[in-house]
Amino acid sequence: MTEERRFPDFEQKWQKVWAENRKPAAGEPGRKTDRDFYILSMFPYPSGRLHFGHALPYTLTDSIARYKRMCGCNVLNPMGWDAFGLPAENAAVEAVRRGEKNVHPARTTYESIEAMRKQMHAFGYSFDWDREVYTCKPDYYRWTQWLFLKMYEKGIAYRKKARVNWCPDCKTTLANEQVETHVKDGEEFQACFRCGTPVEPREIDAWFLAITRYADRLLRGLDELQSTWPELVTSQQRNWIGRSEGVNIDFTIELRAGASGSGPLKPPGENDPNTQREKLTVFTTRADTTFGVTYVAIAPEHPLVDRILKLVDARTHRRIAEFVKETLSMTEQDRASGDEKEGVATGMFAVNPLSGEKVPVFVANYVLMYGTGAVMAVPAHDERDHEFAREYRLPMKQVIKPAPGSDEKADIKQEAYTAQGVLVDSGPYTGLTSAEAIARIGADLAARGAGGPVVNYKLRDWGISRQRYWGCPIPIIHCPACGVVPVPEKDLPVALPDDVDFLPTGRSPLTDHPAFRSVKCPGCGADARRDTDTMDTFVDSSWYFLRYTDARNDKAIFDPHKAARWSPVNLYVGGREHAILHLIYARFFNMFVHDLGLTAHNEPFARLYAHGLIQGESRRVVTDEMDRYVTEDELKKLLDSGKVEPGQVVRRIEKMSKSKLNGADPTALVRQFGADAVRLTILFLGPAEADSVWDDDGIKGPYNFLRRWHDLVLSSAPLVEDLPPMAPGAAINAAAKKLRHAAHSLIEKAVGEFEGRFALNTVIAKAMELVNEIRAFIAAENLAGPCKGDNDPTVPSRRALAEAFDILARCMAPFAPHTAEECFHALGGKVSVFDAGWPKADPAALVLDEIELPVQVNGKVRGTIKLPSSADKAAMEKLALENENVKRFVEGKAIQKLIVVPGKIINVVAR
RNA sequence: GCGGAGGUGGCGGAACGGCAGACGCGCUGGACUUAGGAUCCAGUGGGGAAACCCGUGCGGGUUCAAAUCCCGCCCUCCGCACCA
Repeated sequence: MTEERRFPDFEQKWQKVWAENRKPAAGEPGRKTDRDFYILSMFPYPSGRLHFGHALPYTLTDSIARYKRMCGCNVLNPMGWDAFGLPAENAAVEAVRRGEKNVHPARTTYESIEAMRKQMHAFGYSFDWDREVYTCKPDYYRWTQWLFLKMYEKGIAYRKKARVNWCPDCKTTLANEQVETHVKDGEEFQACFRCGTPVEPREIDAWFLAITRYADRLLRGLDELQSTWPELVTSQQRNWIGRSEGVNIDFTIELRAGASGSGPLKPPGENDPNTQREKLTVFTTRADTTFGVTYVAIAPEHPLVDRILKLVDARTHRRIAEFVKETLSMTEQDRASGDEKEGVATGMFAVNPLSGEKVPVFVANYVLMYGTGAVMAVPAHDERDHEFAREYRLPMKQVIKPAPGSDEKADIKQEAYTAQGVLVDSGPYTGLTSAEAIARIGADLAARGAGGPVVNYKLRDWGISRQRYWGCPIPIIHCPACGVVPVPEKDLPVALPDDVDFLPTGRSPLTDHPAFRSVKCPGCGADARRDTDTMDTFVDSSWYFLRYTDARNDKAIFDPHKAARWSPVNLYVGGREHAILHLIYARFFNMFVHDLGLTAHNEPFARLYAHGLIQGESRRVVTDEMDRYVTEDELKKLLDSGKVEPGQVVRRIEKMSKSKLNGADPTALVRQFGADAVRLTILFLGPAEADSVWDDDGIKGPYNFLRRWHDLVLSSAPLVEDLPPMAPGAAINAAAKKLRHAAHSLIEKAVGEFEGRFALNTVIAKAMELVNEIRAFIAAENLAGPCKGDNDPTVPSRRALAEAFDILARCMAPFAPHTAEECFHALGGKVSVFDAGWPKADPAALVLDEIELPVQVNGKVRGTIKLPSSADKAAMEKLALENENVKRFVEGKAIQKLIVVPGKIINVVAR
């Protein structure tokens, strides 16, 4: 779309005026009221370029924030930068490798921030820049470190050697949440969420945050959010936390020297002098199947494996050791996605505490270090055990049969019967239902001290150590004498040094910075070393919403009274990709801060709005010579030249990305069409929670609308200048009433959406209708030239027109702030449209004098009738039955029923 | 397999028990123009000359009335997935 006119040319003018007159949110300490509104969009990583992934949420929140301010609310709508992180470091690494000088992640980061802030200004976003935070600045990360120390104090932050996911490309570890399942050539593998490289397991000393201690609270908190957070997010979090209720059962394992896993599995005789008895606890959700146990399987990581290895014969030792080594060379997730269930018999036996039976113990790859890392295997009633038992020809024993009256069949030779039912062959529990048996067995075991009911979670503790440079240093000192020593609070922040060789080696870059690394132990004064890992950047972003409430505080993380003024965030807007990661971490941090007594709320975000993705159409050309993505222009050339047939082009809707050449640049569009047109287009695309596809032509509608509105204002301004008051008793005509109706319904519609589900596309549509109405009205009323004084008969119409323009400008101000301001002033506005306040709908204007009603005969519309909106039922019925077409369809039939829904419809039921 | 979202004109989408397709794009015709890829006006779900008929993934049901509610399927997208 080309455009010769320079429209609009007033956006920068208003941006300047607003910048000078901006009133910041009043964040003084005090109690939060209904008029205080904290709206927040997830802060961006400073990539240097504002894309649609930013423009959509920021446009949405800016519109809502502007609306709320016009309603008289005290609105907090801050912006900041999630500024630590690998992309900047990786870019710097690349630049160094290219031979560039003066390269530093800090530099790229700050340059990116400058560029993006400029782009945000061009959009007219009204953020509270005086509260801007950068997670990479010491005045911010000082408090990230402070939180870490508090967590250390409370035992939430702890250090352990653990098998972690390692990304060989990023050369750092990843949290469980940061590992994704990818598929390539039909093979599933676990990959880094950032770069897609397959991850490897690594044994490493690392810091963990005990988020699992909050598992139950995180889960229960979701109930509170049920109606204000998308189901999509709460259900994913529930799933991720993965609470399961079950029973721990203590088997007794008989550890026997010289045991062999080869040959037939025969339990040792009684009173074997070489036997040590030990507890082997298994976790099960199906305690009702305990009499069906035919073997016990333990995870390769299980602590007993080492004990067993020391006892078994040489051959068994070799087999187990090899098997464990091989299994552990895979990540846990890769092991899970492998289709073969494998295991090795240990030659040891375990005693079932309920049945007294002795069953063999296996090490098996399908058993995870979850629960107790050991399971009782019931092939008859568990698919996995069934598969394993079939593979290794282990016995199966049915102990559950379908409940009486159920038409299910249980053929355990074919497949496991996993449904609940009634117990058989289960000693004293025979005849009980599964549910009864689970409860009874749990209670009995607890009474005997051999286990009992427990709750397990899938959620794991959060590993936060990262072996990279551009992150928040961990405020810990390792002293040869004192061990792990926290940095004293007064020494915070532990500053990240600038002069670091950050080329990745697999070792933390800070390790090779002697001045940083060497330190005296704060406890004993001995030579010690700092922890040289940095924190996962998700730590930085887990509490920034609290810092905004008191962003310039250099004495404390924030003033609890100021936080109380704003917390919780009324509306948090962000992408669905954060459904688990950021949103569970942030909830966890908020709960922790709450426990420190610093905030009143358990949950940080009262309402969550998950916006969709703006995608682009990609064009991929696949021929014998090439297989790659092309731009639209390039494609056109290829097609015109005949080098490519239309059949060789694959068009797909995909997430916008550089490599797919399907991204549109919102800032370029702002330059071409103006910020308001782009803002409107983004919101007009559809409801913001849905994914949508960007099409450059889509800007035409909103752009034309803005231009037509503005043109109309300029050409009509004389019509509504200096209007005298309405003469007493003067009435407005039907057309003017219709216009008022359109204008006041726009107010109603906008309020409904801003206070409801944010389907702002329908508000914009309504505004477009109003512009169309205004145009039609001016034409129909023959209004021309200025008003001719008090006795001009067109005064009522002119007043209605002026009112419509006024309402239009004020209702559109949140969406298209520049155009609204310009139009408002062109029509004589003396203050900013944003100070004019939100218009109030006149209930009288919302009622039409005359309405049209459809009349149905047997559910099909056969005519419409016009009648005064005040008409009573009897009048409606009369008119309906007098309608010629209705008569035609009723003729010869008896009217059985007459349904009259006032204001909606009339249905004549005739047979 | 489990969980979530969705399926409406040529397209984006409205309507969440009451005239299906608001609004916009595109398209068709017209006006103005040296010109139109600008602007304005009119039309635009399909079929039919019309009266009308048919239409919201498919099949049932409830109702005077169903895109909307209920039951049973199909398809698409997203997330999780050996968690015992």
